[in-house]
Amino acid sequence: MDFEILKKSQKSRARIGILKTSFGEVETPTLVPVATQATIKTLNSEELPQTKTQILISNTFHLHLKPGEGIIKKMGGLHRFMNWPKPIMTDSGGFQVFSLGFGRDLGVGKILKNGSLPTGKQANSPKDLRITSDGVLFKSYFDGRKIFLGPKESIKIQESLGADIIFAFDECTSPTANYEYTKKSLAKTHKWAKICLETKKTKQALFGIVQGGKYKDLRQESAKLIGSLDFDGFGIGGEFGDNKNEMVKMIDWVIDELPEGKPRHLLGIGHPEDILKIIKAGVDTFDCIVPTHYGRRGVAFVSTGRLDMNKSKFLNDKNPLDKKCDCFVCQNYSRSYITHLFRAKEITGMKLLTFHNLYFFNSMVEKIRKDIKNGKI
RNA sequence: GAGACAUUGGUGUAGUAGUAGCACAACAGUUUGUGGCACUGUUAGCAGGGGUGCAAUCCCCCUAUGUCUCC
Repeated sequence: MDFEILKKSQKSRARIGILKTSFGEVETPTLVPVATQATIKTLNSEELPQTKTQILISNTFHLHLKPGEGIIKKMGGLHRFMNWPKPIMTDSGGFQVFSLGFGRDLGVGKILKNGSLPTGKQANSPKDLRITSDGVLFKSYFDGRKIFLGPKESIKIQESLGADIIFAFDECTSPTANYEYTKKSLAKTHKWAKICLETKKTKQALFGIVQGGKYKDLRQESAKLIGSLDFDGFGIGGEFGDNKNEMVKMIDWVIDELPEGKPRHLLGIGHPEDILKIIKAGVDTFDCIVPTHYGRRGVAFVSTGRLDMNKSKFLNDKNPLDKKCDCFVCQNYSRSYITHLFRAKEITGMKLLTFHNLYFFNSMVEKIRKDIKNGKI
């Protein structure tokens, strides 16, 4: 993998660039849609380029459980397995340490809502998995089998899967973690980062991940250390504080500590209102489940905000989802029809919204790239 | 014409002489490196009339409606 920066903004840390992989090039900044189980749910690989999607991120933990990396390797690797001849990332499984651990126990996401659980609320260890200094012992959610994932295991699995860009195995900490817990966790993430670098034998690009929670000194310590290692790029992960206003501040803490010439990926962030801010903060790529996950729940993202297509009022609405959108869904289908599909629980409704949402998000980022190029951002 | 049984939110159903529960639907929210087309909350009901009881959705009578059986 090679990364070329085409232009740096004079007005912010934003930049446009090209990620070059053996499966093609990616214009940055870009959204990386989430294909956890080697699919963007409801869409097939031929439809995806029509949403302007350039690159996907799939998941080590979930593909290890099913079908198993051995199967995927035998089938020729992820690209051939899912018939996606463009770049792919794989996440390391580090997020599942949080989402299947404290996140699940406490019912929290990685950004706390104002007035919800305070820091320090979590136990020392999650209920269903054990975090040790070598890795994490998971319990499989479909057959109860014990699954051990550490830095070596994650890298070996990711080598078998064969994505272009792979991530170091980390512990994504919870927004309920206190300073002491976060500091100890960070030491593990840093130790694992070095093991990941030593383990990898392929020429896949390996990205290190900055952690440190909501604590400035830990974030900066992490960015300095991870940034000094021989990674091909960097992820910024973990929790993003007690409300969204803190998120950009936390990106600011770390971004100047990372080598400027290498790509920066923001893990798991990307509501429409976040996108411009994170790109201005210097983020090149970011993955987010929002366009696809919300789409399957009936939420359409449009130029005027969000529409809940489950609402009966849309049954009488002949308009497209978004008059300003030129995706094939907006060219051909009414809000009325899409709402009918959702209320009738027809899977085509989920497909149409997934398609539109990805097109909408990708178009938004495309516009931002243009604005950076023209010096507007 | 006679008899039996039934009637509980919009729908389908529990249940009890003392605060009527559930599911679906409706409505309103939530969802940021995706275990779970999920989660949370709200609205809304004892067919009608009379009687017995401290108290009736429940027991009794009448009416209405429905299902079944008999003539």
